Amino acid sequence: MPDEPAIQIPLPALLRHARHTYGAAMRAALAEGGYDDIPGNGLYVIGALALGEAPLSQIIRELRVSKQAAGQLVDALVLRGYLDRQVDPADRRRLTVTLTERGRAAADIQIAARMAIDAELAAWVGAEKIRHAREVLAALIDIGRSGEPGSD
Amino acid sequence: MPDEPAIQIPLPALLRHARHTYGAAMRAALAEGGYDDIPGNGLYVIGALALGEAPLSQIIRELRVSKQAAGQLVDALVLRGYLDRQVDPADRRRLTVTLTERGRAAADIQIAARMAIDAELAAWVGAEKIRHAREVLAALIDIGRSGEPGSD
DNA sequence: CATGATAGTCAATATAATTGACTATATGGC
DNA sequence: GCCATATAGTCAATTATATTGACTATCATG
Repeated sequence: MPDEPAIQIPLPALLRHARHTYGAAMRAALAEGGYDDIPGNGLYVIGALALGEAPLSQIIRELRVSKQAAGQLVDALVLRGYLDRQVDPADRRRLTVTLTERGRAAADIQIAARMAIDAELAAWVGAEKIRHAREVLAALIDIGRSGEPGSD
Repeated sequence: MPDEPAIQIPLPALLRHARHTYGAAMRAALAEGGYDDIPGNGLYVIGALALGEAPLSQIIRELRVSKQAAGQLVDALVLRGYLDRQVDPADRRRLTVTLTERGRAAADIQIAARMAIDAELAAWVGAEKIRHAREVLAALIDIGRSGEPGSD
């Protein structure tokens, strides 16, 4: 790999590879525990649901995929025992998605793997720079939102 | 009013969404110019080749996909007029991939879109924090490399 | 000049995402 | 209350992308 700091590697490429560090670590930890049947975006969904239940429609928007794709993804995760779906009694169009026990176990492993990376990272560069990085990432996300057709 | 979020959004999620800002902006700019037939990882390949030619094997390693997938991706990009392939005369197993004129034009648009985001970002958070963010991302990438089971 | 490693292809298959057409529920104007 | 419209999600078909396995060609080494 080019260890030349002379030119600046494009930020999108850095983001891509940085994200891979988390993805690979999480997948490895999950596979270790027997959770080796989680499809690509499944990590995102499980990670999001670890913070609490969510309506499918929210998952759709966060993933930025078609609702059909999100539906299929959730189908797969339900089929493999990670998620439950239940109709929201307040609005019976709406599906509320939650983690099963298996899903919770997978989420825990995933979170532990993430926190291990986080800790290693903090030891490497310090908490201050990580805060700055978070700020930069949040700004990027805002920039993306402002330039979107859905922001009206 | 300290607007610190009650919970910290996981870094991988931030990375995902931040990257999307670039991806969406680049795709929009390219589509505007008539370059609307670039497959998913094509942006990465074109962006990488904008810095100079590269052997296919390097693209394979950087993308972290199977060589077949990378081959198909390059196939598609050659077919659509973005890339040229030529056999390396020094090592005739090796394919050197370069941008065509159309590919160069697309790369220029893509880079302009990236730099527009970069500029907006810098105006928003300042150069200092961006340097810190780059440092953090580089550290994450290193962590990923060190935790890898050999280089495939 | 045999052996093994590297670079890439071909064919088949699997996985994932999209589009288009549809059902069911809810909301707001009148 | 009732109709029009919007929202939430499904079903089916297709396209796009990636993977695995088996193979060819070239190169490097002893």
